[in-house]
Amino acid sequence: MSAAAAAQAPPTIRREPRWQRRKDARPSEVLAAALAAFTEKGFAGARLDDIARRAGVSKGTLYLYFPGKEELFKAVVREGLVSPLAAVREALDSFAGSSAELLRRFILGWWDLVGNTRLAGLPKLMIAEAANFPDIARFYLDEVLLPAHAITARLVARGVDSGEFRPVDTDKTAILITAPFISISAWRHGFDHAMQQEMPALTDGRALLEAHIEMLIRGLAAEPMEKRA
Amino acid sequence: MSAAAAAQAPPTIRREPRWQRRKDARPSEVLAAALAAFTEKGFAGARLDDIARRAGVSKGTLYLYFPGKEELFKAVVREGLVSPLAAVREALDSFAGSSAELLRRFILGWWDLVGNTRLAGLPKLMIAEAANFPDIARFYLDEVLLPAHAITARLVARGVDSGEFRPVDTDKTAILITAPFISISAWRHGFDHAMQQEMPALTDGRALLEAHIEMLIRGLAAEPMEKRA
Amino acid sequence: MSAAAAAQAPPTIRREPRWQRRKDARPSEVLAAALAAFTEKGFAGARLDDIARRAGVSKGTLYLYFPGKEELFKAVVREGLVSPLAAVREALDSFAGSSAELLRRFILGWWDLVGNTRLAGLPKLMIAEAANFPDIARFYLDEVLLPAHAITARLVARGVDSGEFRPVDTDKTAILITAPFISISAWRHGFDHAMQQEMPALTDGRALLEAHIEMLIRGLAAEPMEKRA
Amino acid sequence: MSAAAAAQAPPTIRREPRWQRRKDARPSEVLAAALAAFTEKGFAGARLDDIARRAGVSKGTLYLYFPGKEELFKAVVREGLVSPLAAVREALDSFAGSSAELLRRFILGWWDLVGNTRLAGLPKLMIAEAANFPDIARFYLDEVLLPAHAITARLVARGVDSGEFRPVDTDKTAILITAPFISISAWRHGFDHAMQQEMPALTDGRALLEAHIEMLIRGLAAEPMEKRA
DNA sequence: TATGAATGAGGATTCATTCAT
DNA sequence: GATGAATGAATCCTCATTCAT
Repeated sequence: MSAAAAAQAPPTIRREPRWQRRKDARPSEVLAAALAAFTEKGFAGARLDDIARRAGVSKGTLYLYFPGKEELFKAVVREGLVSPLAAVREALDSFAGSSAELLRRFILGWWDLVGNTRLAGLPKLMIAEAANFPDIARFYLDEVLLPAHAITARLVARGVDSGEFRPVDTDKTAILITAPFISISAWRHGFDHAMQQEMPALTDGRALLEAHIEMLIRGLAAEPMEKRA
Repeated sequence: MSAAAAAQAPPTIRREPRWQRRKDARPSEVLAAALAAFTEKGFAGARLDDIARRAGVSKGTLYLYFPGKEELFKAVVREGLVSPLAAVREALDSFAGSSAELLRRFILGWWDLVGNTRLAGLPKLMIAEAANFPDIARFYLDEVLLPAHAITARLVARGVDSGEFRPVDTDKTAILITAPFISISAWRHGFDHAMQQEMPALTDGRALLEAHIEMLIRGLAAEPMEKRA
Repeated sequence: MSAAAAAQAPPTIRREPRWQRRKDARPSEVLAAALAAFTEKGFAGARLDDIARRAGVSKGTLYLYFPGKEELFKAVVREGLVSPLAAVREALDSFAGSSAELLRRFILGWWDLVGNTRLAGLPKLMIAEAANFPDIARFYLDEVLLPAHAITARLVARGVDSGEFRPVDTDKTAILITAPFISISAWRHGFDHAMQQEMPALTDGRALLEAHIEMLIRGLAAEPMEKRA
Repeated sequence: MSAAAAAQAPPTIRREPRWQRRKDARPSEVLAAALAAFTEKGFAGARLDDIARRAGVSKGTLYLYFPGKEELFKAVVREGLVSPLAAVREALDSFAGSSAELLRRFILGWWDLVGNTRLAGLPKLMIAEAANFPDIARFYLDEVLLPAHAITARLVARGVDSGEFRPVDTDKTAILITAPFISISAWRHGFDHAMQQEMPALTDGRALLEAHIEMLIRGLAAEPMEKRA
């Protein structure tokens, strides 16, 4: 029938207006919708139906862009983590002030760029699904975790080398520095509303991080060492 | 009662031998299986079928012990975290030494009781599923998170009151104290194998926590205050 | 433990007190419980668990008395229909008054003996399940429906023969006489509460039957015939 | 239609041909299958699997059309009884003849539209399941029973007002008028085959209803009143 | 004889995936 | 390329039935 119609038909003008940029624009809308859905509901909980609706496309269209739910998930993580990491690294390398001040900027920078953003949902997502998606976990580890860790460790080493910080294990310290990032990311997604009233300390992420900075600077200070040691 | 009756009786029909442990032992096998399944697959991903098979019982039997999946999960949390928490609280209350030592015991105690255990998968689980299951999130918040936070905050207050710690915000500090617990729990489940080689600092949880303790004690020390303030 | 207790114990007296009459008494309790459950919930909706609890026995015991749910159901219907039919038949046969009065007694008698009783649940039950239980339907038809119909038809015939009623088809008339019995039985079980307010006419079964009698007597009256015909 | 359109049109992309009937035709096949299954097996006993197979669709497709079993059932009732009811109401309102004739048409109309149809299984169904599904019972009461009763009562009131019927209670009379509907619906489903031979009077529903009409008209006639009263 | 813990088949429902248009 | 109707495998849960004690 449609074959017949097509046969008799002069070349119809297919409604392209929207199409030209489809290949680029649509997938990115889908990815945005998927990021939202996955961070809100988790991998299993997110329904392709919802993602399609949010992205303004049909469910079938999803399969034009991605082979399936898993691949879509991986794409979301990959895409979402074209991270500000590089920028951060450069900013840190060119900084000339004290290491304490650098530490402060680093931590508050994370807050402004990630922690206080929708992006903070990604760590939660990775924590939740890493075991189920070894290859994406691998990717996340290589592209995000390890680089971020390296930057932080370098920051610590800088302070130690300059004598500003006491001699600490850079790896362990780096982990301790970023630990609250994870707590904050994790709790703020899922417990947010419930916690508003009952654990207000956690809701104000920035103030919490200020306290964290204070603790770190005191904990890392080189001078008191003489007295204690 | 029936035992007494049985005592005077001719050829008794006893049917308790097996029941006595059924009510206790079998459910605990189910709980163990459920803990494993939930931490491996997440709440939604864990299949009751699997849990039953792992526990060596039939699917229907699960429903003899627990009204449903959610209650089973709650039972796992209760058994795994709520009970230990009470024990911890008592141990802390009766401690007579310095607050620094108390802090050390608290942190390392967590490691021994939870962090180094399968139980460490539960926080990860909650992070992942809290948004999807508000009931469970509420339960976890009320039964685990808030009590644990209260204990930690009390510990901080103890140190501040005795003059051993500088005057800090107890809530924020409590959160900073437990932040690495969450990081450790989160990363060790899902990134474990991948991290073995590349971030060894995190794999040795106990050593990491020792560094954490060191940082905290320095960060909380009262004396340097005089100089700074 | 209990094994040890048993070991030391002299021969216990087994609690027989209730047992001697079990074979008779218990099944009847089960039947009563089952009647209630089936009429309330229907065959599929009634749970053996409930029936056992109501009867004060264990679920397993049910299987000592009846081979299964179906057989229990059949037994309930059979048992419940050791009906007052025979008594009714005799009462009608020995009645000496007018057929109109006899009709009145018959209808109101049904109300007192069945319609206003738990027994009224059985017709509903049969209506619901007759298709699923052909053999019990057969039994119900033979033991209840047909005999009841015969009695009613005989009553009509008596009136026609005496000239008190106009010459009607006794079978059809008998059915019309008993039709409201079924309506009442059916509606009062399941719509009772909902109807209390909105269809009060049906709730007062006796008043409704009085109106029915009035209609029947007028509809069957022999005299007006001459004028109309 | 779409063929014609296609003929004159430049090669349109039509995708209605199939949709047009999908939304209407497919669900109606499902409704037919569901009516059959429900009346045969009861609400609880009907399996969605069967309904789907009978309708020639997959189980999942059922959920495209109806949110679940209960809604499917309600749709069956709506389609089968609610719509016809409206038609009946209109027909009665515009009738100009005698109330006796109107009564006759009403009763025989029920026979043609419902009683002699598969639809007659629905009342039986409701009787059976009302107690288990209060939602559905409520729905049936509101959408079918009460409206049908109101129509019947209005019909009686019409006759009383015109002086054609004696002054009777319209509610009770309405119930008596419809009582045989229920008997017939109930018995014909489940006892049908058994009754063929032994209670032929009931099998010929139309003849039975003729007798019912005769009884009603005599029972309601106004004239004889003078003599009796 | 009586028990009730254990079983597992069966059914409603969800949702990722496919495919005709 | 885009659609969304259709599919059916997968999963939670129920409950009649069994059986060791």
